Amino acid sequence: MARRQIPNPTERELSILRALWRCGNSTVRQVQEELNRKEKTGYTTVLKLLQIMTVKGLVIRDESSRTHVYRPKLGEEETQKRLLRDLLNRAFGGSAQRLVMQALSVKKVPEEELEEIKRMLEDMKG
Amino acid sequence: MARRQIPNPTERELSILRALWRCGNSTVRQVQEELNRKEKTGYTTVLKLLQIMTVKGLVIRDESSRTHVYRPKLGEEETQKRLLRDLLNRAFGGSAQRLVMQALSVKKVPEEELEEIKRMLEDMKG
DNA sequence: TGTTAAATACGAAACAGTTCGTAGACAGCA
DNA sequence: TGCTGTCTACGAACTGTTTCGTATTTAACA
Repeated sequence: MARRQIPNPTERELSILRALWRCGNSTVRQVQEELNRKEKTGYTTVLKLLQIMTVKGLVIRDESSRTHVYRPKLGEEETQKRLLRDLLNRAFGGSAQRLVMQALSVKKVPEEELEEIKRMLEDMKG
Repeated sequence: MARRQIPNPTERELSILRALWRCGNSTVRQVQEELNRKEKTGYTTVLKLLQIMTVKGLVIRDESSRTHVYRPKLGEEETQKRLLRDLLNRAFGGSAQRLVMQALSVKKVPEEELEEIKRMLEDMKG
């Protein structure tokens, strides 16, 4: 079923998407093996999830060979932005400034990365 | 029931917490009226949610008068940080830099706020 | 061609989140 | 005291997520 609006991925769906972004387009078995590095998940569980994700439009299924190959519909960055936008509205009243400042205080960011962020801020002024 | 670990709030729970942060400690009715500014929610729905949140340790209930008064267990900033930490791990592989840079590109941030972020970056170098 | 290994499809169970109806408690007042 | 309005408690329905067992399909090969 085609869908105008792609919903945000759930917890498990996101972990599958991350496997696909990391490893590239994959079969059910490849995804399962990748997930199993962190946490055991049954084969048919992964299959079912991917079937649901196909219906939701989160992934696209290539059925040209018997063993289907899945690829993410959206890229990692686009998905990250959607999740951020969602959190921004749900928890920060839409203030990106507050979100950014909290994020910076949550985890130590290496010096060099701080510089990169600063450069980005400079660019945005232009 | 006491709980060592306070779970992250769900969607609806977060909207209730936001009402409490905004309006201060409140009764069920007060929370309901605040929520109804945006979206109709039945009285007993809000009551049930607050009861569940009490068990989870998300709010603390003052039962000294017949009409109970609820207050958030954690402050807004602490909760925001927890949600950010969670998203950081689930979607950004722990890279705060990537999260911050995506956040900045998601929404236009006013000039003055960009300056404030820059000042924070400067401070962090010290 | 018949067997086997591996794949997909499907249904159902278990669980969590959300919503609301109904019942019962209680304070205030006629 | 008995009525009324407001409160809390509780159970149940409904939805969505996650998991997995079982059935079915199919390609390959002995």
